[in-house]
Amino acid sequence: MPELPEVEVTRMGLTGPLTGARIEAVYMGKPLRWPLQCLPQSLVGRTILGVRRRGKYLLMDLSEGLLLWHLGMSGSLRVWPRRPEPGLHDHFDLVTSNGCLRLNDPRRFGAVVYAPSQDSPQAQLLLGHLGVEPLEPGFEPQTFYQALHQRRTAIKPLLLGGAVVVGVGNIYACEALFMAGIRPTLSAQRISRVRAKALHAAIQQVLSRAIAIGGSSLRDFSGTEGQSGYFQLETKVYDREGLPCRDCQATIRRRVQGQRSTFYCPQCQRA
DNA sequence: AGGGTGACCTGTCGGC
DNA sequence: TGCCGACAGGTCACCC
Repeated sequence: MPELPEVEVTRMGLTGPLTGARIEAVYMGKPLRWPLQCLPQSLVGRTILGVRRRGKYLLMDLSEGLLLWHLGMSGSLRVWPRRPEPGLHDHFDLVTSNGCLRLNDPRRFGAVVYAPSQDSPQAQLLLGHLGVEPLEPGFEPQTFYQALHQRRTAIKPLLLGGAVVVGVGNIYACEALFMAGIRPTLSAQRISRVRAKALHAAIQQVLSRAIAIGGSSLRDFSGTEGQSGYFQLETKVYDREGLPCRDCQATIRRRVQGQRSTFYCPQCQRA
């Protein structure tokens, strides 16, 4: 599921209820992608100071240390007034003085990791190599163009990699490339200054729009109150193989790049 | 160093 | 009805 917009929607939903809350208990189910890196009991008594986001990670600052949350492919976080009976795919509960935060994740690619600080090796292992935030001032057209210009890889897998810009996953990479009129297989270094600028704008536009309407709910994702997102209703190419392009009526195609499906319009994306 | 591949895990869907 | 393969929003460790 969760690309930047879904993680950001989740972050916004957690900030109100959890800021200032005190951790009262921790329950862990089946193992997630990485070990917690601390004794669950040691978190009890700490206060949640706030929730930030870095790429697709949620950073929960505690009165001592922080928790890094990742939703993997199928995770979602929800706040319950009281802790419900755990279901089959509920793998982590943080019971606080202001509700129970529960991670539901059928595929268990998600993770909750404790780190003593953001600069610690535990945190840097996960965050250290990440590219710039697409919705912050550090993401600007000129440096984006330069970064693309020195990579030979196809643009689509490069966007997914997160080394240049973070948070753009499979849905939004396909959509942004459509908006910019760029063929997903085009080598990054062959993208012109003008097209790079268009792609830069498209990435910001598609992510902002998705956040505004609650993200994409394909299979598993829902917000912190269980609500659905609506971006999947307005995708131009993602998951639309064989359907007519909404702009030109040409048939949307699917191909595989780096073992991931890429959707594109052969007519609109010629650059 | 960059770029490609396999692995992790579970559920769902389409075809035979 | 049942089985089997393909595929799903991510990312890391490993090869050349």
